Amino acid sequence: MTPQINPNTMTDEAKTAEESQRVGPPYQTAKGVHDILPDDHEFFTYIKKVVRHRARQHGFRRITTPTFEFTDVFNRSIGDTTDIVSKEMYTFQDRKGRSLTLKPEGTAGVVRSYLQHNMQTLPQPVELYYIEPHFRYDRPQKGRYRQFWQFGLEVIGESDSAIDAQLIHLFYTVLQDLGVADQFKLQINSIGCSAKNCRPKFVVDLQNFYMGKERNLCEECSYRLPKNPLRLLDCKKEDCTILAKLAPQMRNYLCPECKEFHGELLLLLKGLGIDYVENDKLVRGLDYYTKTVFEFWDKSQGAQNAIGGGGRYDGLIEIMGGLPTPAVGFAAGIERIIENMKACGVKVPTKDDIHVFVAQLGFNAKQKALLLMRELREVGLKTVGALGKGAIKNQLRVADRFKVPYCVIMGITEVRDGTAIIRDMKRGSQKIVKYETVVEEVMKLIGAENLDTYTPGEVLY
RNA sequence: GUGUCUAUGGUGUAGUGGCAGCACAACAGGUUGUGGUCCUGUUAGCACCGGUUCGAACCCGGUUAGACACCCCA
Repeated sequence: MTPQINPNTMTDEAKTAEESQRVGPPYQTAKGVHDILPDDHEFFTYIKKVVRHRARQHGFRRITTPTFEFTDVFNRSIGDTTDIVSKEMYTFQDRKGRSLTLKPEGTAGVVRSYLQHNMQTLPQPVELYYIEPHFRYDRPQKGRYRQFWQFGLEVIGESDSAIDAQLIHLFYTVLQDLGVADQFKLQINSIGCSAKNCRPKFVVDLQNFYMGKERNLCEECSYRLPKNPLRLLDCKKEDCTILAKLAPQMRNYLCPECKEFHGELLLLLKGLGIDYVENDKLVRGLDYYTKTVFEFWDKSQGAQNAIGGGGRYDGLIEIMGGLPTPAVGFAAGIERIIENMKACGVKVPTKDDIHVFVAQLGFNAKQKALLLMRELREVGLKTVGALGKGAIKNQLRVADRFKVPYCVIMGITEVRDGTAIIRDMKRGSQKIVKYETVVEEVMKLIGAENLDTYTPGEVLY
């Protein structure tokens, strides 16, 4: 029992000493990060469960890459002119001066792992999923945090458009399972491939188009122009938008292969019954994408927050030092999904509810209660007792707080008689049963299907 | 990185220059071994620093923190 200081019996000296030290909460979370409290964990647990279930159905296996990697892993893959790399990474040096970075997204680490562990020797494609926290130094706002959870799926080693379609459908299915699919609309685009007459030609023409017009661009865009001209297309500044409308369109530059690929993908999506909006302006802020890019956008907020997105990255494995290997993947923001679930009033099932409370009176009863509670838990009944509380009254008050349907009460009389009281908390009725039959009786009341059991060896989520 | 707004017990709030209130929560009681409802009590607050004023939670300046939006993304 932890010693509790009763404020009423505290001396004046103690009080003032304590007060003089108390200047608000001693510590609080750093900017942009937050505790996941038990109520929110019910959402997290549920989402993870759905993701695992759907991923397994499709043959994906889980991977966890480290929380930090050598900074180059991200610089090389994401691209050093991107917003993420140029201003949003948590980069630090370790004690030997190596540059390390907290992962701002999941794909780079997975690709690094694929290469490091020679996964090209596995049957292709390799299908991996992750559920991990990520980190970006960004100004926090609604649905945007400096540490945020993403689940993501990656398919490495297959170039068929049907893979893209299946992956998008999988994402959509997860959103359906979570009851929020209707909230989102798929935005999709193709940004071409690295073939000479495809994106490279487009990029050159785009730069030529902007040549001499730099003065009309915003500061950021004129800086981006030489290295990352694609981004100019979705700049929201008024002057940039006007120019972007007149600029060459990627769709006119797609090589025959990309054009066919994208056409197939749209057809397959239609076949799967997934609504989409073709969006020329969708470029995405990571350099490694090729061909397919997509995002799921919140319908209610117009062009606001994306709940998830991804695309094909056929060039990335080579950039990271592997053989040319096609791949496609996506990631989704768990906090943002939860926000939507709450807004839609989605209730998640919880397993935290307690079945039975054991109240006791007297040392002998307490001793017996410990044994009984062990037995109750062994058969899968979620059981709590207020072992530290003295009066029966207080114990039942605690029981009420847990909203338990049944209480087992044992006092001196019951221990002497070898009995126990089972109280129905809702009806306020109770009966005396033989101690040996308590577990059986409570099980009957709760129902076998509600027991929380675990057999060693059984696969749990 | 830019902008807007906000800051009163643990939570939600009232208080427009004159004693900081209420509700919820928490804790303790309401006499024998029975919870919820009810009653009583207790704990606990003006984010910080400075200025104006006889007097500041309130007006002014700054700091810090937070929220929201832009940007970007999840």
